Amino acid sequence: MNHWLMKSELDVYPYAQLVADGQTHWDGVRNYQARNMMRDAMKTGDLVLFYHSNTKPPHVAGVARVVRDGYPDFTSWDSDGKYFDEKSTPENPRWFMVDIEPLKELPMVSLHEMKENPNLEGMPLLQRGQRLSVQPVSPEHFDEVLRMANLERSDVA
DNA sequence: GCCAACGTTGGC
DNA sequence: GCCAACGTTGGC
Repeated sequence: MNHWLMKSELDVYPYAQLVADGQTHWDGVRNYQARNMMRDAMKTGDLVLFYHSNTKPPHVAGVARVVRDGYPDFTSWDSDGKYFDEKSTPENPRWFMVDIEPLKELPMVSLHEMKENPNLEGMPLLQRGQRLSVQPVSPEHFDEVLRMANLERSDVA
């Protein structure tokens, strides 16, 4: 099983909205590295740290689970939608997404706290200049973030 | 294939 | 609002 971190702007799609929706497709990602991870590496059952960006403080807000492997992001075909890409077609899709469901809301784990924690050294989120909206997380770092929320793996999955 | 211009991300 | 980082675009 792999572990991931997905960013969402708090005022665009907060964790509470995922809870309200029950599950969602992670559409609109238009970055090739993030696409490749969703298309090739993210699998049903993988665990996801759900991160709120563009808020004070930025923080991990919950744990989610992948419930559908990567498949074409159909919003890229909608010429009226904001995610339209004329170079993406059903025959030759350019963009991919996964479906996720909420598992457990966490007490806020702030970016600042994470930067202060030596056990998270090397985590991609904490690297200078990183801006990928989908990132891999090692199992050790995943567990450490849970620990910072006073939880352990058996509490979430 | 290079690289300057430009746009976006996202913390601060 | 600023700006560093970095991805994309397009002329050459």
